[in-house]
Amino acid sequence: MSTRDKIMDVALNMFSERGYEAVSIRDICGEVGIKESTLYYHFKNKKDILDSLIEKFRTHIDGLLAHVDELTEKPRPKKGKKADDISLQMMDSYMIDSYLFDPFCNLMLRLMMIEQFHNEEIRELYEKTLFTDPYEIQLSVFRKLSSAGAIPEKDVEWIVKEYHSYMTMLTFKYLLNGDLTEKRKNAYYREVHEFMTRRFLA
Amino acid sequence: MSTRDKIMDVALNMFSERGYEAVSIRDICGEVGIKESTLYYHFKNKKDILDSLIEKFRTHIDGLLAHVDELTEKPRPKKGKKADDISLQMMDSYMIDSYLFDPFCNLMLRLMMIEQFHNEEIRELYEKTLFTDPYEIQLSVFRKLSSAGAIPEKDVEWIVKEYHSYMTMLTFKYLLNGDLTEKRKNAYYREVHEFMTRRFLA
DNA sequence: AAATCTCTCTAACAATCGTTAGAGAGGCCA
DNA sequence: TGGCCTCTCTAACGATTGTTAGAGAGATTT
Repeated sequence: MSTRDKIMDVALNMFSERGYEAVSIRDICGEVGIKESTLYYHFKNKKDILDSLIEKFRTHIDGLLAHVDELTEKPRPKKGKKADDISLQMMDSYMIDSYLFDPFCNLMLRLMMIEQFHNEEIRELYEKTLFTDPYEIQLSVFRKLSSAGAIPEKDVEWIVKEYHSYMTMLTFKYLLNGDLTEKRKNAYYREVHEFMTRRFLA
Repeated sequence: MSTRDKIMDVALNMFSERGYEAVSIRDICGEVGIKESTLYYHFKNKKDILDSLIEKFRTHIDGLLAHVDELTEKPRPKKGKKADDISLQMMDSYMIDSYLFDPFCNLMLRLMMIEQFHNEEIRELYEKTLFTDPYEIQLSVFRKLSSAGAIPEKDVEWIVKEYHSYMTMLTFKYLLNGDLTEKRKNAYYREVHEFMTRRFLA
């Protein structure tokens, strides 16, 4: 990993735990193992590190969103049970593994959670990433499931709101709360599975 | 308002926006209009301000929880429609006005949201206040509504989870996101009302 | 071989950080 | 009146903050 990447990696870990202002240049350099002036060779100032992280995150989620579009276009092979099909389709498209569980994304969400209250740019990205985008993806997928006859059309709007609120609550409760441990990941998965079977199998 | 109270008030406003470490003693004193040494007459150090805020919040929510117990004990007068009755009872017991909309509580929730990632005491209080306590209150109220015949008993567990996730999502989306404007409050109320009528009137 | 480019270092800068010693002013009790 | 308590002030402390000038080492290009 390049020095620049190391700096961004260490900075993200520290910013997402203690907040941007609470972390000093010397904290970051100490952990990376370089002198302060070396950091200023790679970044023009402290703010530039934060901006670079945000830019990297924007690019990253743009890629994920494009991938979701592609995934939801392709019809999936039919499963034995309707509920399983819906469940898998949603899990895939929400990309839990490559989004909420992904270390870089997870830490960025924590950082945005901390910094949103005094940084309007971060606040907008935070709202888009955690509320707007997921809702639109979920709406799109449920509409396709409805077209395919898996869900009655008149129920789509309510189902997607129900689903969206449940996933959002679980995200804040398990994935943006304290350390991201295996235990919390498992609790998240268990509740998602419980919701899906209750809602679509019963 | 006493100097001590002014300090706590100003500190809470600053901490909840920029985070504890990012706010300096001089920032607080400048806003209050005192010298730094005066602050140290009222608080033994910076951490003591934070601890005092947490202590005040604990006392505050203990009072609210006691009040909820009292409220949910008393049977409410019957309304014309079942849905209205459920709606009002829930709104009352969740105490939106005196909890989520209350300036002190709202700012404390923001502060806990920021500081939870590197302060275990705050993390536990955050989880209790936003997830554990609300869920238990909601469960208790729905059980009483079920006993009174308003809801079939077998549905209680699912309904309370559905309700809880919806309220939690709305809280993060509208009340713990950017400034707490009238617009956001109204959007929150509108969505709560929409949920209640859809879920219990349809 | 000479010059240039890339990267890291030493060493320091003014500004700001949390905190403290000690003086002074006003009210209350002896 | 004299002594004490409450509250605020002036002035400073060493430590840490973000940032910079400039040198040096190694690789690449001329």
